[in-house]
Amino acid sequence: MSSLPVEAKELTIGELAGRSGVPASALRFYERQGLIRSRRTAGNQRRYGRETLRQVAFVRASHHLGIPLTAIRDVLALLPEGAAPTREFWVRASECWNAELNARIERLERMRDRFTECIGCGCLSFEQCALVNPGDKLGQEGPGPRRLFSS
Amino acid sequence: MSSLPVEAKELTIGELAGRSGVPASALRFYERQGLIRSRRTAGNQRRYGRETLRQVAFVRASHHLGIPLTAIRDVLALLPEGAAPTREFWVRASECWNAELNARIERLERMRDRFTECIGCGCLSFEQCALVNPGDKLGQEGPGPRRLFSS
DNA sequence: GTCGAACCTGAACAAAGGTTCAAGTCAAGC
DNA sequence: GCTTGACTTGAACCTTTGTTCAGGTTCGAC
Repeated sequence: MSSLPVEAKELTIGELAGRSGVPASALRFYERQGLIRSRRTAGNQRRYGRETLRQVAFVRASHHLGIPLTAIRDVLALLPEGAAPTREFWVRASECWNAELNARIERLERMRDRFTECIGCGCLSFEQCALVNPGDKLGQEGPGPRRLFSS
Repeated sequence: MSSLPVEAKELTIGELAGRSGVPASALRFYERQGLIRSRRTAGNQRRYGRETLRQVAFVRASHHLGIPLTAIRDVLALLPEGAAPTREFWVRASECWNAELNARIERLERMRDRFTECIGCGCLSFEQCALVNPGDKLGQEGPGPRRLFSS
C-alpha cells in the first residue's frame, strides 16, 4: 500500500487558493472561524489534505446560497477529524440547505404577495401589513399607540 | 378651512419613533442617508409631517424584503419635495420591488436545483457546478489549474 | 549559503445598517 | 423660572465576510 504512487500530497495555502479559486486570505479567515483545519509544518506553515479542497468548495457553494458561515461551520463540525467526508454526509448537508432554501423561497413569495396586496388594494392600508409589522406585534399589544397610520 | 380641527400636527422624532416602531437612532440614520427629510425648529429639533409616517413604513417594508437602503433612497428621491406621495407613486414603487422579488425567487430556485443536482448525482461532481464556480469562469479560462477537484 | 517567492502574524480598513454613549441644549409642565 | 425629559451632535462600537498592509520567517532552487 505504501508503495503505491498515490501519495496523498499535501497542499500549501497557495496551492489550495489556486485550485479552489479562493484567496489565501479567505482560507486563513475560514480557519480562524473553524470552517477548515490545517496541519502545520515545523516552520509553522499550513498544509492541507486533499479533502480540504472539497470542503472549501462546499463552503463556497453554501455561502453562495446565502447560508451564513456559522451555519456552514456547524454542519462541517460534524465531520470526523481527519477522515474524508462520506457521501452520506454531503447528502445530509445538502438536505439541510435544501430545506433552508425552500423556506427562504416560500418566505419571499409570501412577502411579495403581501406587499402587492398592501399597495394594490387602493386604500394603501399598510397598517395591517405583516411587512411593516413583522411578527404581528400589533395584535399582541392591543390597540395602543404603536399602531402605524392610525388614521 | 383653517378653522377645521384637522391641523396637520407635526411629529417629534420621539413621536415618529413611537408610532412607526422604528428607533429614533434609525430615523436619524435614515435622514443622514437621505431616505427621509425633516423640518427643524428654531432650537434645531426635528419635526416631521404626517406623510413621513408612510414613508418610514415604506422604508421598513422594503428593507424587510431585503432591498438595500440605497435602492429605497433612489426610489423615494422621486417624491416631490413637500407633497404627499400619490397612489401612482406607491404602485410604481411596488412594481419595482415585485420585479426584484421575482428575480430573487427565480435565482434561489435555480440555485436550489443546481445544488441538489451536484450533490445528488452520485459522483459528487462539484467541478462542473455553477455554484462553486459562479459566472462560469472555468470554461472561459480553459483547462487550466483553476479547476476545482481536477481528480 | 544565499536569494527571492511564498508564507506567517496581528492590526487596520471596508460596506451595510445601524446602536450606544457623552456632553450639551431645548421644550414644556408646574 | 426651574426642573426634567426629550432632543442635539459626533464618535465609537457592533456584526459579517473578508482584504490589505507592515514587519518578519521559511522554503526551495541555484
